[in-house]
Amino acid sequence: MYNIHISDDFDLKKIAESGQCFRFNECTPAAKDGESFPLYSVAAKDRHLLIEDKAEGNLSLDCTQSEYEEFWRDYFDLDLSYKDVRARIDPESDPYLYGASEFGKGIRILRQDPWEMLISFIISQRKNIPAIKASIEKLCVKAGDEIFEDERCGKIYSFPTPERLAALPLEELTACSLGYRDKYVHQAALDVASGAVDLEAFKKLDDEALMNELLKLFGVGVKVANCEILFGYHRLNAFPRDVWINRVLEQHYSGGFNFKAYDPYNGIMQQYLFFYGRENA
DNA sequence: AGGCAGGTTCTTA
DNA sequence: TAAGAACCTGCC
Repeated sequence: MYNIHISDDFDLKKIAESGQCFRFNECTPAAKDGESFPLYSVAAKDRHLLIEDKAEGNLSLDCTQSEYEEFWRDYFDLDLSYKDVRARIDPESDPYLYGASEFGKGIRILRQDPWEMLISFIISQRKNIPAIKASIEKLCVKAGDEIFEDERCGKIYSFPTPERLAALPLEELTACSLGYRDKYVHQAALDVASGAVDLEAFKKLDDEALMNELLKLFGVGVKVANCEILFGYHRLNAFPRDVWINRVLEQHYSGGFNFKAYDPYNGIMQQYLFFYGRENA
């Protein structure tokens, strides 16, 4: 058990619902204790963390201080002040974004694993968030290892490695409700497991080259590639355009969104716009 | 019961 | 090169 205090923007509920992560959930409170604090379960690759949100930035983590320093601090991107990034938004020149950022205050862009994000966003196409989560959970149960168990959040499995996923026959993937995306996931797993695609080496590429490499993957188009760049490679200027963002841009930015003003953090602005647009639909 | 959901690929002009 | 159709599945 390790307690921390965070003074920067940090809202677990909003992060969990922001659509960037699919194995980050609020635990259903145990029937008995009614007065306990909200509890969140976070699974990332082969790690798991329980977080008790004691309000006012006080958090209780079920890990050691060294695990926090070595992994979770970075995972939550705590070296960047999102408050400072928000301060760039001028309410006068962009009142809509300002409103969205006030509404989404507390969202952060997690530093997630490129492999897990690639598969997650390939699956995400034409699916809603509950359906994405259900498919990923089935994949983890089928090809991951049990890494944690607790009565409050159930059994938690690691995300399948490329090798384990590549070893699954197509029918096993289909059984995870992947639909027509089953062959995309299968091919991506084969590509990465074989070494034909080296996601680790992609970190050295510049944004444009990274995009080009990702677009070569079967089942990866511009939108999924941008999600991978933003969430898997943590390049905060990437700006994925999905139906929600397009709606917002059409309705509120006919004159064009001012990307220059927010460089290199346009991806964070995208998160505010997405969260705001979706919650108010 | 038909339409649609955080797109992409395949097919046609 | 650029529209339009097809695609799995689950949930209105």
